Amino acid sequence: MAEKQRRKPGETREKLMNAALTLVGKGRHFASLGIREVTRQAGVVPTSFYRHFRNMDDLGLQLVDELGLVLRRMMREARANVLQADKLIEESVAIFISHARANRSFFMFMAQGLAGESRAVQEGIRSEMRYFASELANDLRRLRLVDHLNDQDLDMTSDLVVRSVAFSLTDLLGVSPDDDYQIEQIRKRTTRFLQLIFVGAANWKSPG
Amino acid sequence: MAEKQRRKPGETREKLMNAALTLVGKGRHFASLGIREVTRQAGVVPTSFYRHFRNMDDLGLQLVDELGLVLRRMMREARANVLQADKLIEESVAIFISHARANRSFFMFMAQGLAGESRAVQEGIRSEMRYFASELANDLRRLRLVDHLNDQDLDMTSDLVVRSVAFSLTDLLGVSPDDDYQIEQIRKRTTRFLQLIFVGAANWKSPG
DNA sequence: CACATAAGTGTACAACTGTGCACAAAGGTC
DNA sequence: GACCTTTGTGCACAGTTGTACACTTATGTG
Repeated sequence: MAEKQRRKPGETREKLMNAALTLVGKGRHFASLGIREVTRQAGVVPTSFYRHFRNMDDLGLQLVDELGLVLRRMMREARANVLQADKLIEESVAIFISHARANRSFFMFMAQGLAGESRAVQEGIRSEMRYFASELANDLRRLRLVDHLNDQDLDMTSDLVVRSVAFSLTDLLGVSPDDDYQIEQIRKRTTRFLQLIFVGAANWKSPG
Repeated sequence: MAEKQRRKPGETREKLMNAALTLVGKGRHFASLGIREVTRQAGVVPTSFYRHFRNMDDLGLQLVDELGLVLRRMMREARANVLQADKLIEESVAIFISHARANRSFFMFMAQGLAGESRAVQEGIRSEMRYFASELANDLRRLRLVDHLNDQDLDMTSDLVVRSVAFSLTDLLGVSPDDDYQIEQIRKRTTRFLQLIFVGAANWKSPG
């Protein structure tokens, strides 16, 4: 069993990932972070970095994995809380916003990574979004809210929903986390976006 | 008239801006560019930089201004070519894609800037998008395609359209500029996104 | 044409960067 | 308890960075 022998460790590893995340949360762009900077923030000697990551891109990739966990937690909570279908959109957007607030740095990293420097990180985040969209499509299918849509159109709708929400991230991260008024505005707007999309889906007729 | 006394010059200035753009086009992230790197690419001595820009953020801001011009050119072309309303969406998306191709670096800079490091650049790009959306709303009003929408709902629709297209940028910039097949896929998908949104707008009833 | 101002160059330096290497302290396995 | 592997440290070094300063060259104005 020479597979996973990191039994206790991963302490510094975690410190480094948190350090990078912290710097991102402070407004720095991930692409501009250096190894020394991150290790300094983590309170570790620079060469320690190489014990866990090959370079900053590698660290970024591992952050994407953790981001996946955060997103999955969010999805689980949404599924648990959205009981009646009529408040589906409001509830989901509210949950999204609350998670984005609680994990601000993570979501900043996500927003940055979409147009980031590392192709691999970019692809990783995009893949997380695809997964998210496909799960959303499954839920919609299960709830039978959009029965008239074929699979392809349902996928398109889910994709558009996820994108719209993701774009709202940019708005959300642009305002102070304490600015309740602005956040409320963003929540309302995002909600209306999704409502508009669903009205479109409800009246959609597949071409042909 | 001591206003604009840069009569002939601005040569190096332009070289520097193009250099930054070129580097971004090569896959680098703007936030990770340094003064020396840019001047090197421009074939200019490092200290020359300060004759034109205070720092990299300043250069970024000036790039946003130029980006505005690019966007306005695109808008003009779209208005000139979209004669009959039935092909409005297809035509507009096609024009967008062709401009994104022709000015790849510029649009990369735009996509990066939305979640970039400089708050000012971020705000600048966002402002360009708002302007774009408001112009789109005007056009839609003029074409009387969505007469039943009040101003606020029309603004929302335009905003969502612009965002969806902007997000497609991320897709577009993620594939090779020569990959015609993938680009065609993105074109089709973006088109359907917009169609879905417009179906939503056509059936939208303002709440209340 | 003289001259002020702007644009561009060269040199210099202290600070910081990534990373290689040798060693020290843990931790688990026999 | 001997031993190996992983994790963390200290030191070193060459390369790069931003920027200050003093200089040369161009350029448009009186």
